[in-house]
Amino acid sequence: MEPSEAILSLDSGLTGLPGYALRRAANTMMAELARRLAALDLRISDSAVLQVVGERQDMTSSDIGKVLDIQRANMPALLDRLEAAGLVRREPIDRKSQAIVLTRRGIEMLAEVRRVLMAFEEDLMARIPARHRPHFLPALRALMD
Amino acid sequence: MEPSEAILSLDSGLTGLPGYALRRAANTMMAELARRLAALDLRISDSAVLQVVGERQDMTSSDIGKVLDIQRANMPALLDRLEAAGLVRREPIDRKSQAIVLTRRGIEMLAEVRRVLMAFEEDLMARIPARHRPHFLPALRALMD
DNA sequence: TATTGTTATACTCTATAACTATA
DNA sequence: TATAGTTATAGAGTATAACAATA
Repeated sequence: MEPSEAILSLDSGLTGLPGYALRRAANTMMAELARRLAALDLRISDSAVLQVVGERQDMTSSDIGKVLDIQRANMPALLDRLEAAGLVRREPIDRKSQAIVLTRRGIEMLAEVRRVLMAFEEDLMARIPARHRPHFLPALRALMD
Repeated sequence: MEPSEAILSLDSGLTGLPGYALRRAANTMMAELARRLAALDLRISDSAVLQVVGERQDMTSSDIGKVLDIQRANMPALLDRLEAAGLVRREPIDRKSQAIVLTRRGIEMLAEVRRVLMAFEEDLMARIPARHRPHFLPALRALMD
């Protein structure tokens, strides 16, 4: 059989479609972020929760879900793991609601997360040619809900 | 308890991060695309395979995976479903490889898929303010490997 | 020796329905 | 009556390891 070089263009009409490119770009970059966060034994969604809880210590599980666009029903498992890792604590507000607060280890971890996140965001933007850079975030924000 | 209005900003520092916005935008738009393709009883990955096979009828399963960045190991299940739906057929090339080709129903379905895809891509771009639009695809392509 | 197709398996994220208890 | 937290469950995409057969 022939050598595989140049037989396959590795490109396709799909690459010219913004929607398809959006999916591929997100997959590529999220795989990279996941790799970096794995060093902290965290998932991407974990890091998002930590960031949000770090900003506002009085948020309930439902609140966090609304901010991050995570279904209420998917929060318990997420929080259970963060709690098991000693990063957050559930504190009763009343007999119905509970605030999610960072533990001391959670605060320390958040500092690490921020370092990883900021480095990641910088590296991401660095890959985009300068002239396109200022337009990227505004375009994305127009698409997310 | 207080009314929930205005207590929760629904925004957060995360929204200012391109990486996070990329994830959210992709999730939002892919959910929308999935909804539209469900009308054809297809998944997003199905539609991508049909598009690629429609461009090049001599591709093997491995080739398709390379073009679409899908692991070789994930192709059989995908192709099994497309074959079960009567959309593609596996045709032996030699005793090791097989070409994935569209059936007549596959060709018809691809026409439908293209209509859905094009409408989706148009609607996506329409959501982005005009001045940011020309920069979107180039930025994404810089991120996808 | 490298590649093809495949099986098995697991992880992450997301989604829906439904239940209990409380505001 | 609406909301908070939860459980159970499922779907979709992705990933790795391993194997047999063939190029």
